[in-house]
Amino acid sequence: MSKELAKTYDPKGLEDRLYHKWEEKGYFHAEVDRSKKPFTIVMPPPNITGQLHMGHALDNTMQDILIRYKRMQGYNALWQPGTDHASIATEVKIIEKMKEEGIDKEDLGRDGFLERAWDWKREYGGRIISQLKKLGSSCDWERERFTMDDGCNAAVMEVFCKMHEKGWIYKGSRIINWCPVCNTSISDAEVEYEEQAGHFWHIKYPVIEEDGSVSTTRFLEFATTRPETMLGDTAVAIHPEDERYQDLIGKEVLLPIVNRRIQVVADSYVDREFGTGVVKITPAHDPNDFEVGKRHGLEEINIMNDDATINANGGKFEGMDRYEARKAIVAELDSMGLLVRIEDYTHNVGTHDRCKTTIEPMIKKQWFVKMDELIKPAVEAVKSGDIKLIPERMDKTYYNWTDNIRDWCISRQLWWGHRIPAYYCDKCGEIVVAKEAPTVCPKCGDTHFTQDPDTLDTWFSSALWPFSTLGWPEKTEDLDYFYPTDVLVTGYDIIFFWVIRMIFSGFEQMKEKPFKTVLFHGLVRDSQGRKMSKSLGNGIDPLEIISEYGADALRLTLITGNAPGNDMRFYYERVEASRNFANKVWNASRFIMMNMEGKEIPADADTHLEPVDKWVLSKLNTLTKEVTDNMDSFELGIAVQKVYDFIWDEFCDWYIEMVKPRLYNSDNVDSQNAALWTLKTVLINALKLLHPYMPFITEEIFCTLQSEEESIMISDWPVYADAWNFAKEEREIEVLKEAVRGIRNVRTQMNVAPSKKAQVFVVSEKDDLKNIFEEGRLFFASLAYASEVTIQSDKDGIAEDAVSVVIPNATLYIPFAELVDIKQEIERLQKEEKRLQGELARVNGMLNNERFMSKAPAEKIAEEKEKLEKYQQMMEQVTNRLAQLQ
RNA sequence: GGGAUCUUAGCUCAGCUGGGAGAGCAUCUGCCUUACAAGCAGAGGGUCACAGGUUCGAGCCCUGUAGGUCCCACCA
Repeated sequence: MSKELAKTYDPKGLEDRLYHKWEEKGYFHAEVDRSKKPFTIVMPPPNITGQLHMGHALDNTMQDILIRYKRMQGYNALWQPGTDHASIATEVKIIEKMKEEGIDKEDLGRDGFLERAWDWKREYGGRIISQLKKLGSSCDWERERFTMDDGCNAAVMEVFCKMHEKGWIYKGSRIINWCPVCNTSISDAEVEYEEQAGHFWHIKYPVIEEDGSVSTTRFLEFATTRPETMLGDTAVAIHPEDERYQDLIGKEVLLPIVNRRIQVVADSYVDREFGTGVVKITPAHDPNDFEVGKRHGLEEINIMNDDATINANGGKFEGMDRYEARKAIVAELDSMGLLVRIEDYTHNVGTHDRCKTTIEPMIKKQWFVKMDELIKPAVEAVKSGDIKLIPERMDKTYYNWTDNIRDWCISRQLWWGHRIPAYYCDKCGEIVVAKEAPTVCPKCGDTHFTQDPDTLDTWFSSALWPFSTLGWPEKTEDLDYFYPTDVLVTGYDIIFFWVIRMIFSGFEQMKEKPFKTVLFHGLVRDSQGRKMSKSLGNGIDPLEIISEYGADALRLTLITGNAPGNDMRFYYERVEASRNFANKVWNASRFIMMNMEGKEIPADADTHLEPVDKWVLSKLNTLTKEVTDNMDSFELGIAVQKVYDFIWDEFCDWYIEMVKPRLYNSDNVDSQNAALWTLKTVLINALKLLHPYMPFITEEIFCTLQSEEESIMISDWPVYADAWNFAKEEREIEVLKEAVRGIRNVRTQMNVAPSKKAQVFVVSEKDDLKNIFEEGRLFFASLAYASEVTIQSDKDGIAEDAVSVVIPNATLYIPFAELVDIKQEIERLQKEEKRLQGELARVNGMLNNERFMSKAPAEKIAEEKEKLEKYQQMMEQVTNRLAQLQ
């Protein structure tokens, strides 16, 4: 690139060019290197059906920041990428697409369907990867993995077989969540409760008398939200200590319509206070009833088909949809006089998180993972701090889940996914679980087997992601070196789905945690705080933002002002602000390069540093330390805010303005070189600190600035240097800044045009203070719009009506040619007097408080004493000046 | 029902272990000062939800109240 930089920063073209360069140079690639410490992040694998959205953008920006930071610090940084097969999400999409072509799943058969699925993967699986690249993600693409590739598949088979052998994976008949639309079981985590307006149907069942006849006077009344399930009722329950129904325990009631006699059982599950204190029990279609049924040995009558229509057990209602049946049953009960009343009732209904269909609890034979033992080390790891969750409050959410964990239903009636390695002997039905299909039945010797048709929950394979991607179950060097990984960055919304499952899987398979820290982020919402969603159409496409404002601007926007685990709102105004900052950096760099043009900075330039140079170096030094500390504690938003403030305020608005006179004056070459050296040094270091956040612009400038360096991304992260700690100069320059601010302030108040220069007198009795102004005379004059700066010990030769500005130990006088309104000047000084009075009252209040003096730390007391002195001194000057004028 | 979290400038949000309230945007004033008008200089604006408490000192810690958001549970 030529030294001629465009006047405004234009990320177009530049970003792709730099990204290709990084990829070609292999900077993203990490190999085992025992001479370096590893730093590893595994990327949460995006779904192959996915398109980059703001959540991905935030997630990956955070990971990229951490990985770039650590890489610059000299770690062997590996960011392991890949994609997820996303069984149900993908299968649903493929079916939808097939529907458009008028084909359905069964037409194709399993193999035909899978062929299509793999085609889909090949066609769309890479899309999200190329989108991640647009963001600047420095992942090791040579290591890209897929949850259904051979290695991951081997890992899944290994875990399934091992755990089955151990007895921790079992097949059992249990009540599970069934989605009648997707036609599959789902896990508890996939059920989303939704508040719905429904009804409470109050119904009564007649009691069976001693003699076996149906009572016409005695009924048990109860209420239900799902009358249709009565077809499967096998009991009615009451609380064991409920006086109202004591005599009925063990008796029977008549289940109307079905005309089945069912018993009255006593179970403490029933809440006496709620409703009539009577509950109908449908063990086959309600998880609580299922438990009650188990306790009392009740019959389980499944009344529904997989599509939630009533089956043969429903008698005349067979074939009806569950909602049609509900209507019909209510009508019939009504006609029988058994419907007491209907009440409006809002309640929570479990729905499938994918398709929002109301789930139907059903008893089915499914595969489960036994959780009680598995979860123990996962709980312990967080309790002991072996794994740290950020923010800390996520611990509670975590325990909330682990404390109430139930066995994990892992079988899905889907085709796209890892097929369960269980084989059934065609002859005797014996189950053989093995990685390879068995040849001979161990029980009957038959040689014909049928594999279980089900596949595994998609999270089963992602739970293994931190080690399966590093080669497990093989014992690889990668695994030995990079595992456990360092940080997992993800949204708090998948803590149950994924984070916990990775943790217990890591401990079980690797005997070691999968990562040391989990850094959670929140959701990116729209400007009104709503979740971005397809149905609302309020989603903002990160790729559009990138093409309009640049990836750096997007990244900065997503990180600034955001704390871990907190949701954020996305505003175009904020992207513009970020873009403006990029432009600021660009122009400051352009200015520096213009001034370096044709000049050779001598190697010893830094031996001629002036106080301002030391001041800015010292500021940079502090910044370096703070930013590093913040990043180490994952406070990315705070860190980048500090870099932003330093670059814009201190460096651009102050330092660059301060050195301009030196740059434009070639008489003092040493001074000029010292300024150039400082400008360049500070810029380079600031760019480095900014690089993890804004990789493209920093790279472009870095490389232009010093053509021999090949990339900022492999340069060294700045470190705090004692040699750059200039406390004295920092204090001195702050004095000058305060003086400049004071003068600018009065000039604005008095409406003096900036073009109109005026003489400035600095009056002080302190030599060191006069010296500060002497040394900074050149830039002070320029910043304070002074035609001339005169430094003296007394007021000799200063016009009576000069405007004055008080700073500690000095008063500045600006005589304007025009008549100054003395009254206005007095008012201004009185205002200052009042302010100082307030300050003095506060400081004195503290220092005169005995308890403060005895209990506050000495440091704090000294600090306040220093302030007292300063304010007293300033007050004295203000009083004197007022006395003169009045 | 249990839990988490928020309530800070007009808006959106930072504010680390308690030690004089910050940013961006918006508003007002003045500037095209040869890096940048996507800019520069200045200004206004907040009893940090409310009520108590701990403390020399509270936006920050504790208790309670009100309102919002979210997660979990699911009383049928």
